[in-house]
Amino acid sequence: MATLKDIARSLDLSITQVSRALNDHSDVSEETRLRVKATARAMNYHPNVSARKLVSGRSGIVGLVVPQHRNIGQDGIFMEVVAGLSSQFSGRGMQFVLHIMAEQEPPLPVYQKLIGTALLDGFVLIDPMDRDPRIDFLRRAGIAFVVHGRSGETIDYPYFDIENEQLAYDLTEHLLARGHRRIAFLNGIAGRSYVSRREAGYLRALRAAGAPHIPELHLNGDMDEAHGLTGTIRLFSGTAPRPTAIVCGNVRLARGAYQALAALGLSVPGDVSVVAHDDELPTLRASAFFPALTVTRAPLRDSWEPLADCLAGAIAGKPLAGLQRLGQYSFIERNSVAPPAAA
Amino acid sequence: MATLKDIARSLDLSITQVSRALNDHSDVSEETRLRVKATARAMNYHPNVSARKLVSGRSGIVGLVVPQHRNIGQDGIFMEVVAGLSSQFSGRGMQFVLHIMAEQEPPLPVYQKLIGTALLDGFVLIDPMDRDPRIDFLRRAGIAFVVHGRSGETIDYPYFDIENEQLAYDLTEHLLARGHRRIAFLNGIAGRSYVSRREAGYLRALRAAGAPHIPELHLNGDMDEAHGLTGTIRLFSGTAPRPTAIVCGNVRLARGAYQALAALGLSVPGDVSVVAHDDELPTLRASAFFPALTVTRAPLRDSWEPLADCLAGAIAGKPLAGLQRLGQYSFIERNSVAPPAAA
DNA sequence: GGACGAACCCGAAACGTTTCGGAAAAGATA
DNA sequence: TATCTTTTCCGAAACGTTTCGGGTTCGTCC
Repeated sequence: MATLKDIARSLDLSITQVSRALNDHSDVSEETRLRVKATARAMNYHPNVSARKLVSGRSGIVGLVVPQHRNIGQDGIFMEVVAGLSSQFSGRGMQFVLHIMAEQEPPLPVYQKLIGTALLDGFVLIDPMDRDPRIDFLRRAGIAFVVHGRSGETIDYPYFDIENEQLAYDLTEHLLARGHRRIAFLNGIAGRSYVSRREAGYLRALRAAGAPHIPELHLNGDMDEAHGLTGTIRLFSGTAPRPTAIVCGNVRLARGAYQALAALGLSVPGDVSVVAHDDELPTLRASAFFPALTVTRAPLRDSWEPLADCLAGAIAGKPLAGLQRLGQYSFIERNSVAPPAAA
Repeated sequence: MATLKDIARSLDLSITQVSRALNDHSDVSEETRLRVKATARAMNYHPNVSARKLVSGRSGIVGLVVPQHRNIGQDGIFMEVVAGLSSQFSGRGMQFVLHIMAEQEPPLPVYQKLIGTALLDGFVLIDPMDRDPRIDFLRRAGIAFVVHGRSGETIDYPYFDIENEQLAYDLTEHLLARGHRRIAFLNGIAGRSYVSRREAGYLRALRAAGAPHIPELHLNGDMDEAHGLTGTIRLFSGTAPRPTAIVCGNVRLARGAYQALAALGLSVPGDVSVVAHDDELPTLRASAFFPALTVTRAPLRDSWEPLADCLAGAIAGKPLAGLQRLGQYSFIERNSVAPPAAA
């Protein structure tokens, strides 16, 4: 391994000057800078990360901590996250460390330990809960982080998020505008921050239209096909009034709903209208539904670049203002919505 | 962050002695060792990885480099690898770094660069090709590594592998023993080391039984359901003599084969016998096939522990003999094999 | 009582980098 | 000529750890 010393010796310069040349400091002549960079490349020099971290506090390594979930990797979503973030950071010359916790391990000590070893520059936090304790913890620890989503009262940290409240409002409002009043919502697992935001948007739309809020029509659970199916069956087999439309938290839930409705002998959109939010996960396409699914669309894969940007910015000490970003979503109308059948 | 200096000061000891106490060196009294360890825990001390790496060359970080494959994460297999290795290394107090390369990026410079930054203690190599250049490269670089599989002439490196040659022999031989002569093999992508080993076992079994080798019956390709289906269709629609039995490289291929056979109006095992190797991937169970699938069984998930063991051993400088391990497989006879129908 | 060994301990150097404080040389200003 | 700037450079310290080569006690053995 070539070191600064080797370069310095071969150019008859001091180690200091070589370091400054490589890091584009001001007080090194243009000529020296070029000579240094040329020989560094020639000698195949790569700065020793440990040495750099020791003195400057920067290693260029960021981490993601996730629990070993039972269905981790069942759906391709986690892979999407890992591959997306990893390649984004690689592209910035940074390293991405994945740390998988044991199933029921409490997360805070894990972060504590990782911070203790002074290896990482920062963390990416995904799947924040309402008032997520990790956020307070990392803030207190004084280490950089970025959240995929928002959580808590005071949002004084870097994040990338989409307007979950608004998109749930839009989906619900779209149905209300066509005359639906009994609108079900197949939402995600309660406690997740984005799930609560979406619930809020759903309720706001109902309230604005003066439609009744029927608690039995709001279901929380895994966002997979199985729960879309069982949830829909439940919606139509209970004592509560049957919905005429369903808002689904993602396309997988919608797929389950379609199957359940088919099994129940109900047609889409003739008997029941269905809308969903579409993360554009690779395995399932909303446009390939029959009838094609009306959605709000915000590809998950568009998250990794801003997340990496924000974390890199936070580590570099940039001001917070530029590190809080919102992704756009679009409303795509297809063929899964019609006015409610005359009761 | 508490450092050695803090502990030393609070116990009125030298930094040296504290370091030796924590690392269980010989010349520190039992009493001191306990006192030191107690206060280290109390002060929430974690050794600074960078400092340690700088002087001792050990960071406790290992890496896995994978190309951003088009269907990465489609099947759960990659996630299985990442989660398995990550939790194994976490359990050993080590860190696991995942580095995803761009699709067509040449791998050697990536390893070069990672080695150059002197951060990692070693690598896990998966999916080795025949005569994989990465092995030579890492060997020459003098960095520790472990291979999931074996490749090349001289196997003088740590590995964990299963007897791919023998299991392909066993599967083929099982069919030959029941009278089959025209046996097809749906194998993986050519060039992969384990694919070549299995091909060798298949050919050895044919040769030993004096059965003809019909090149058209040996198919290479992706090991997924789609290729199982199209491959099987091809086997039965060409000009070559039709097989009476199929050996599948994994259960996914077998699933595709079952579907194709059903579509062709052929029954298993009445018209065609099917056997496969079963990695026990989480999504698909060989026992749930109808008829239940006869397999050689070697759960992929049993690989991560020995792989981590071997790499940790290699880093610790243990002798090679204990770092070359073979996994066992078992032969599980179910209902997918019968004698060939009288032609 | 001197030599020896065992048990326990410590100072200092080293790893490769960044950065602080200053210094030399050259040109500009007085 | 003396002083001040600007440009370009350098020595030395620091980060937190491991490890080398010692050192000091204390008891034991001749």
